[in-house]
Amino acid sequence: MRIVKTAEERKNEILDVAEELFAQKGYDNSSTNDIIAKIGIARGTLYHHFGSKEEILDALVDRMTRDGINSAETISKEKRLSIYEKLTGILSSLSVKSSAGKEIMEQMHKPQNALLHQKMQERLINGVVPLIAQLITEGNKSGIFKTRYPEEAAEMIMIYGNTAFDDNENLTPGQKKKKGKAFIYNIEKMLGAKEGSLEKPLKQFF
Amino acid sequence: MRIVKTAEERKNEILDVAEELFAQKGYDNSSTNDIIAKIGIARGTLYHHFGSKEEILDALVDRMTRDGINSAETISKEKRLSIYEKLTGILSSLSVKSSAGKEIMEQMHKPQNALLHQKMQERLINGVVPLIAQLITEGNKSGIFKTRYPEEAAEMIMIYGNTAFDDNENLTPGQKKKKGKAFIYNIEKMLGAKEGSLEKPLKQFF
DNA sequence: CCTGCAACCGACAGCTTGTCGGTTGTTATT
DNA sequence: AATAACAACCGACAAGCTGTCGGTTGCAGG
Repeated sequence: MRIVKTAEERKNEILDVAEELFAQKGYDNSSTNDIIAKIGIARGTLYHHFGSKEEILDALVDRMTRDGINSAETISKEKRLSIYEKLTGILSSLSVKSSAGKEIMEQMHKPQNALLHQKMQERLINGVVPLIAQLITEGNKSGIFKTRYPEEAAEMIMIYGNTAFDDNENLTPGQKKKKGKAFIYNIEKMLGAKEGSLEKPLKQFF
Repeated sequence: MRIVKTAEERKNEILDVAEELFAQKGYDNSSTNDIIAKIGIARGTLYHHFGSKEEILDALVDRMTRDGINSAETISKEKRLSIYEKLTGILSSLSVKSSAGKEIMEQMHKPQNALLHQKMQERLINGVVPLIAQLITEGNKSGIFKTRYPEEAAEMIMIYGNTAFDDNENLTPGQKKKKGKAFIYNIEKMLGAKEGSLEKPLKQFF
């Protein structure tokens, strides 16, 4: 007797297994056969729920980035937080992105995952850059920042942050720490913030 | 009678065709069959010269980035250029990267080319970041820049520059110009350079 | 009860990459 | 000029991949 589930249940089941496999072997090296074998469903079932392998990836990227983007949105709305705290809060919420898929982050930069990386980056940029840009604009008005290009500064922060903190496996803890400090320092300078103004609130999150 | 060529000739021939195909259809959508059909060689011949499809990509990325990296090196050695001129010169030499493969740049951000993009980025970063970092350190010493993290600033400049100026197809000329200006402005601020100090020398190159 | 539909199945077509034993042209050596 | 050795070349083939499609089965509503 075959097992029937609701579309949503089945979709999530597929995404769960896909996430696990992609984390282990990478996107390119995981086949749709691997997925259906692990779940115990037929080819037709998989393609009943998703139109293609890439569509599975898209849905997975969506699910993986949703948390990060949501918490970034929540943080940016918190009225009792200062702009400094909001900005550093958003950045650190992204660096811990996908608590479930920590493993997947560790091989994000590998060739088999180039597409996954690109899609995640695009998604995060679209979701978070506007929030950061908004924060910078506010900071400009209140006088704690001073830059003529909030939007582009936000983009630069996001793109660099997302690419640079991906593949930190081969770095010593000391190097990691330096890289993080440099990041904050560079943001401060780019935004025309007072030196150290972002470093302090960041410590809340570590 | 079959045609025999030297290994180098044949390799270049393969890379030429690969470049053309990747530019038209993307890396993922181009098969090794497409390549050999277009040249008129057998499967075995292709695999005699390259161990895998990815190896072809690697060689192509190498060839495509070589010019940009070389000219960046040349510029950074030019004694009669100021640090400002060297820095802006390197940046603009990269933005015109691969004059032959302009077409390929236009679809670099598409999903089928994620791997190509990642590999080019990695190559450019490894080749150019040290040069920029060196320049920034020099500028620090001579007093025109002021930053505690030359290496990381260089990395940020490269990564953002490379990602942000890839897919500018859907931007109006006005938007493009603004983005470029913002880039220079943000660099100035991050490096602690005088406002406008980089904008002027940049105009030489346009 | 029965009917319609969503979930499910699995064989199959048509691709793909990479392998391998054998062939042919070239170049160095005698 | 004959020949030996080697690099370049060939193409059939294995193994695996994605996506399709006609048919089946369980469930929910009438």
